[in-house]
Amino acid sequence: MPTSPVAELRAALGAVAAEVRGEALADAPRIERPPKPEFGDYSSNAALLAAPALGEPPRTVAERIGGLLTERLGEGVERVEVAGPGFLNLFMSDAWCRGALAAAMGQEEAFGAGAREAGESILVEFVSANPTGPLTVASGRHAAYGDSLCRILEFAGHRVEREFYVNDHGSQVRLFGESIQARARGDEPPEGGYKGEYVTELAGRIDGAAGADPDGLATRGVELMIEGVRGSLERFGVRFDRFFSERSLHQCGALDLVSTTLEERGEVYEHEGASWLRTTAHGDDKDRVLERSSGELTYFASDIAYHRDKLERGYDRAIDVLGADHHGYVGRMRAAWIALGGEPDRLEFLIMQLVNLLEHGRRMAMSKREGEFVTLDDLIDDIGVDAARYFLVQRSHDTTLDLDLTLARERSQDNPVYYVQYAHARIASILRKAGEPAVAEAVARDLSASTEILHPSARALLKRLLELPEEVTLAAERRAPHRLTVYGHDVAHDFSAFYRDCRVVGAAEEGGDEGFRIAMCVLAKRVLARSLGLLGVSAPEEM
RNA sequence: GCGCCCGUAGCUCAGUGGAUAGAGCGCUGCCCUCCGGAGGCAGAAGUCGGAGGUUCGAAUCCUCCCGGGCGCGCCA
Repeated sequence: MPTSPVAELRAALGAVAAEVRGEALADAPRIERPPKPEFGDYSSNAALLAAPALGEPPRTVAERIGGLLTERLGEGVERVEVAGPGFLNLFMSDAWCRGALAAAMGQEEAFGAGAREAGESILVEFVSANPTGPLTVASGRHAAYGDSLCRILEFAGHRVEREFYVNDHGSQVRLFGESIQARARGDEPPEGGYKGEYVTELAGRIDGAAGADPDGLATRGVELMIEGVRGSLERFGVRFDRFFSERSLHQCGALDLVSTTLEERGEVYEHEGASWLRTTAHGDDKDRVLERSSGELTYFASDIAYHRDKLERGYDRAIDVLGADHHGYVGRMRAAWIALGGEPDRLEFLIMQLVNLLEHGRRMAMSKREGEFVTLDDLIDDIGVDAARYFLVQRSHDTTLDLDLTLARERSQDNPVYYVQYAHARIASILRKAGEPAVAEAVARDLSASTEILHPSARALLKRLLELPEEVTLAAERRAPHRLTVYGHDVAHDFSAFYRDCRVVGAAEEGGDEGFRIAMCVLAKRVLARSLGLLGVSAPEEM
């Protein structure tokens, strides 16, 4: 397993704290960046955690832990101070920093990656937009979020499959077919039908549409829409492993099977001519209809069949990324999952909040059926893939996102994504200037043997770069890709300070070790490229 | 009425138990003999929606209240 210098430090601290405590701490001690440079390179709450059980003042415990830690780390640590209520502040030596850089460099592209042995197999279902229109910006947020999450989970060591559920069955699809037919005949779409211009365009692309029946048109229309959706997603850098058709579930009898299974399990009852699933037995607030009194199956029934399929495929975990307007659906779906024999913890719902598009500070209406929407393609045309992806994952998924198009256009120069990309391009430029042989030599040599005295800016940058493994872990665990936009920005900022204070090419002129500084640049470049890559944003060599 | 999400600087938002709460944009003022100025530095700007509680310690956890968004169908 790739380990990191910070992880080793944490392990050492944990061992020492356990020794003082007499047994392992209930909570692993934290290693954090202290708020101020006077507090050292790292600080830990280990003594605060151990003190209550020992019945001793935290500062006394801290002194003992500090003493043992100093012994254990030897020349790695310059000094350990006890501060405040009992924090341990660690001041690392230059030797430790050099060793840490060497260790991180040695991991090459695997730096920051999680252990595959501990990984899970995870199915992530996201976007799953109705195939009755092009992808909107809201779907774009789902795509950007879901895909980044998958990239992060994969890098963190999990095996991930991306799946798009296609609602190609039911009344909406029929209505779609009727709308296409109407347009083909030069009529208005039926009441509640699809009025977007793309429907007319679609009608023109289907031969003999005016004379065709609505069901056939719906099938063909959905095919063409999915083709378009795939194209938009491809352009956006998002590729699915599978487009799962709802209709295929109906065709292979999966719905009958699931009904039978649930009946056999005693989860279903008849009431007023309909059949109901007793979801209240598994935490839902009311029971739900599976088969209407008309004999028609509900959408919910399809979804249960779909989730049964997921369950049987045997993933360790299934994640459903849903829109905010579907949150009411979580309770019943989880209940159905349990009714099918699934473990509740293995089905996870992530609710995406809405995207408000602002144009000139005004909120834009977005209704697919009325045809008033901005498509993902429009957005990409407008601000580009990189900016679009970055903007759409910049905020936590559970908060409403305001995206002001006017602002995104006008301020494209001040766009934070350019700031991070610029830092990457600038490093590439420095490395070009240094020359390939010098870079190759710096990467190959034993950096821990360098005599470089680290400038505070270099030290700050190095510590930031060493945070990557922890950031990846947290982003994966918390399903929080947006953390990496913050992290990438921090790296770019710290690199700027390093660049200002430490000459790389020609470092010898100011008494520095050029090779060591080149290695710092290489690691910074890798970390930036990794952070951007996990967000699906490009890391350009020049801009 | 019930459920889910949100409320942090003028604006958009980071920060899921630690020290004096941060960033971007906007605002004020500086810095190009220098490896890329798409940059850097400094400053102004906060009752972390409110009130209780838990804790050595709360923006963070619990309870209640207020404000905003989204749901609550034999629709999908």
